[in-house]
Amino acid sequence: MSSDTEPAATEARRRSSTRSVTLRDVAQRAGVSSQTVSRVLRIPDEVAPHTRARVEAAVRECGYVPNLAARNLASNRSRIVATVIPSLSASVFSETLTGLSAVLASEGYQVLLGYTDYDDEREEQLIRSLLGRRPDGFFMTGVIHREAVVTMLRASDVPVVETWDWTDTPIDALVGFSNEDAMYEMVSFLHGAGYRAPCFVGSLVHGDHRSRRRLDGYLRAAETYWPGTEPRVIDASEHPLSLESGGPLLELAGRLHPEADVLVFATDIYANGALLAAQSRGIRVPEDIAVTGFGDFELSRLLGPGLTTVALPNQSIGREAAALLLDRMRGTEPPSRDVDLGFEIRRRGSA
Amino acid sequence: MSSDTEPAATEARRRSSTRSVTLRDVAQRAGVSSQTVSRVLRIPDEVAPHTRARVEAAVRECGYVPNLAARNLASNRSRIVATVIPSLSASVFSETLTGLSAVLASEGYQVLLGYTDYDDEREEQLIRSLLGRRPDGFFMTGVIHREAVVTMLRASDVPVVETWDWTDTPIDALVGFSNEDAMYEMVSFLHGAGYRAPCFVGSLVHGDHRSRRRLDGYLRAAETYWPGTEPRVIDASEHPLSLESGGPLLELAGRLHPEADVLVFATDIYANGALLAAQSRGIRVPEDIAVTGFGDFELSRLLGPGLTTVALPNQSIGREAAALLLDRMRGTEPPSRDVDLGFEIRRRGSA
DNA sequence: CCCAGGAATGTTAGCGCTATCGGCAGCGCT
DNA sequence: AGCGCTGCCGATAGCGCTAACATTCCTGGG
Repeated sequence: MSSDTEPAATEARRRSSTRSVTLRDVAQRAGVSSQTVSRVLRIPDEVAPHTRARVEAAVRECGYVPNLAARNLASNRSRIVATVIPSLSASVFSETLTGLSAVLASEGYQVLLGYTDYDDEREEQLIRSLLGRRPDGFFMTGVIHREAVVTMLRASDVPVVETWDWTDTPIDALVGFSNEDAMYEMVSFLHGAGYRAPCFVGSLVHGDHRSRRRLDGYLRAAETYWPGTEPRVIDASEHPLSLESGGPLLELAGRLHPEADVLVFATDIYANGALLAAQSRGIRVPEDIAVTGFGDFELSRLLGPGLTTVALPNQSIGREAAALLLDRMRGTEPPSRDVDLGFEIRRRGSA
Repeated sequence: MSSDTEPAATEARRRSSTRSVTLRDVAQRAGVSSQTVSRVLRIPDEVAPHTRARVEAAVRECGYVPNLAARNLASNRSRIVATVIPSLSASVFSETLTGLSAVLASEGYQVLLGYTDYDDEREEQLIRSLLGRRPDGFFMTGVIHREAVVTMLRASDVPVVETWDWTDTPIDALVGFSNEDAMYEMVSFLHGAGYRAPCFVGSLVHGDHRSRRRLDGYLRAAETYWPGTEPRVIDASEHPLSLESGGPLLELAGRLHPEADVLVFATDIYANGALLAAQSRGIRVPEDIAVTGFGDFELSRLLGPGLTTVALPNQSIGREAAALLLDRMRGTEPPSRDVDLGFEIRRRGSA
């Protein structure tokens, strides 16, 4: 059955003794050249049916698993999409990720994940190391990056999608919405609803650039609706991004700006935390103080009065970005390189 | 400066025109052999200081990023740890993942993530595809897998750590706790606290084997404390794993087992959802019905009366598993291949 | 003053795969 | 009969890197 088609197949296998089954092993077993086995795996239509059947049997018998590192090297394509997100625990991104990988997986791409913990230094290191795998595409969270990051990505000539924000100068492609406009509209809504003393609460330093954008929107709105007055702002960057921080922040706001009638949080996490804290301390929302969030988490519509917040296209960011990347990776030009998915003010009981 | 040390460096670069900077490009620039550049990158101590400095400068000037696929192929090591988790949205695993990748990253390993959505078929496909990257280690969630999965992993000769459960026959190594014992103890606690009509609520079919183990523990406890009586069990597998399912499940339990005095949920997600639903419907917990969970999420200690639940070693599972894998990957034998991290009944207001 | 022995660097031969081209049947057409 | 053409398969030459060995140069002890 196994003729000696392949030469040099004598007693090779030097370096490591425990290397796994290779194309050649399968080829020998099937009595064909390794090239044919490779074809069966990648373009089966170009192989005669009975040869194909024999090869497929051999593959199964050997338990052959193609070595993708070798495949990458030879083909100059990795079928990897490098994905940079700030954090895993913020469950927002997990939805985006789910959308992304669902679409990509259907086309045979794998997601290689890295997180930055909202730290620009780590982002740079991360991207350097991800670049080493020669990904076919890059999914980035945010549009604000170090100069070195932009340079590296540009130089690598890899399709890049930035997401979760908006800019006029994307590295390559863009799928998101304007954090600034969203916050502006939230304040507009509050103004329309009769609130007169809003107080922004969000992380300002750190590497959380999206929170910063929301502040910008808040400040612009404050200038529009209450010109000349000092806008109320509380920096939450000392508090970890968790529900638990809601209590301390609620208290802090009460101390620094007791006159505020609505707390405008930069994220649902803090806002929901504040709702929970208010509940356990007997503070009534929205009677004593109103609260708004940003993100529309699941918890936000189930908690107490329901959180008034901004709903974001979590899932669709992932799906749209994947579609866009697929186009770019195939070399076809997508309908548009900038996709604005918008947002929606979700009005509930808390404000 | 750049002598013609390397031969065959004429006008190579055939196949693809856009290939990136290689070792050889750097070597030419620095006037050394590519081997020396490789050494500077991996074992700088073996290179003379002034050569090293020159090479490092060249690396920077070229913006060189090593091709890890090529490195893998040549060295037979990928510095990748393949990681299989059921889902991203269940935030429990994100803590484990954080612990895992923190420890691994410090040793230069990257995490390649895949999720199964609690589906055995997808787990098998996933592992096949992950195996293609020739990971140096495998992190698995759960201890129950298809025969094919066990065979593949055993054959691949890669260190494997199974987690989040317990078994006497691990594939290789094990870091976890007994879901069964944990649920048994929870019921013991409830029995001791005077409850007499518990009702288990959890997903039974699907591929969620850990939920199944918890049921086993429940049944064993029921047999111990209320022998001869039919244990109350509700299958939640029709309901998505989200807070929102808490309401419907609460209602279902009330209809099927109105006599139950405590609902024993297999996960905090359902339990917290039920707490939220009870709150909005005016059902008092624990007076009208008591509730327990499993997992001790952040929300669980902030919500209403506080959820009585089982605290699990989320983070340490990741850290311990990483440490164990590192040992195995280095070829050193870890202190023990089976690590039981235990659990803890967290008593709060809900039961 | 010579040579053993180590430090520093270079040379060679792959790792497992794919791109590319070349060869050889078998077909229909003039 | 001869021509090209298509379908199928094999041989060859790398992809960018590292392991293993070879070579060169320098040091110091006899």
